[in-house]
Amino acid sequence: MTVTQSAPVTSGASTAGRRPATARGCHNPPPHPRPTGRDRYTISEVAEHTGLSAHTLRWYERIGLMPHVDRTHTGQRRFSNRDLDWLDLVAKLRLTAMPVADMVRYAELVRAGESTFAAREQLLTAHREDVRQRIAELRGTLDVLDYKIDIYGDARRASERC
Amino acid sequence: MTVTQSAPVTSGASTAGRRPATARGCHNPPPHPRPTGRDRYTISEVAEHTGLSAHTLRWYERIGLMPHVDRTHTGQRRFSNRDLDWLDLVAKLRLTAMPVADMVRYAELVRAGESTFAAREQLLTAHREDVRQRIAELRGTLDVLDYKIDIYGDARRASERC
DNA sequence: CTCTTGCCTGGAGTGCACTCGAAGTCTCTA
DNA sequence: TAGAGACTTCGAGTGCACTCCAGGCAAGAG
Repeated sequence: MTVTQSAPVTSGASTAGRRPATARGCHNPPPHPRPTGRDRYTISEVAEHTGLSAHTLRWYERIGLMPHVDRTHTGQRRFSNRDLDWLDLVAKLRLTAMPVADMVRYAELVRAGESTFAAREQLLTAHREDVRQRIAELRGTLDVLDYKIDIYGDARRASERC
Repeated sequence: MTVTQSAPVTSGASTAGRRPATARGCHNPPPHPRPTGRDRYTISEVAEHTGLSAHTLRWYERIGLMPHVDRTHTGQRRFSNRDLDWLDLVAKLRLTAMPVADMVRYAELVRAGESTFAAREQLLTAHREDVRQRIAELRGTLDVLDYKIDIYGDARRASERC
């Protein structure tokens, strides 16, 4: 299993969003205070760190969305910093509603080594186009929302006046 | 009890899956060449017009996402231009991955009359915030994609040179 | 040694947003 | 008047992305 890790995701901020139970508050806590000097994390540590459940992390591995995670001699998972980097990328892609199947495809390409650079580039480029278009759509909807909110606001203010 | 995930993810995928005909091309054709001078459309006309299936249109009505659609004396639906307007709005909101339940709530408010203006404004304002945040997230991901695509592009060009 | 905690697996269940099927009715054209 | 095709309802099925459960193993605390 070669080390052909995908390009590193060093841009280390703002993975925080969208977790179910926690972090419904307004302030953004530090996204991932990854303890320095460590390289082996239990599944629950990773769960806490990423906001994914342990179930989901196992499921990711099962469907091929995670590279092989290291194990202890008793079979427990020990995630590396590299694994966390990968999960950060997955989180980003998930935010863009990339289908899991596509992410799995990308993961396969990464596992397959350097010969797939072109294919990976192509996959990401196509997805980037999708994201751009999505942003445009969202902007369009924003206009509609602005318009309607204005109308309701006007009506409310008018009724407050009389 | 299902507010667990704020779910930007799922419906985006299904949205991408459907909508094959429209908006997949590069130019935006006039969104709905609604024939002028008419105000009664069969379900299949509306299906064609909106890109939704007839099944979905009936389902919308069943769950309260459509106002009462007019019927012929034999019980067949005849959609009005007003209905089409409503469906256009629903389509916009759907693009933003607003949960159907929220849209139904909005539809109920609309049905309830003018007394709900404030509530509607509030609902839309909250959703607008969501959309803005989503756009920001997408931008963040776009940066990551740019970064990675650059790396792959560099690698490819380098290997082409030697 | 027992208890608790954390982790393991495979498989079943959940929620959402459709999507389809069956069986029957109605409308339109020839 | 016959046949094609569009429409009706209700209920079941589908695909996705988790989410949970049962049953079991391993290690540390008391």
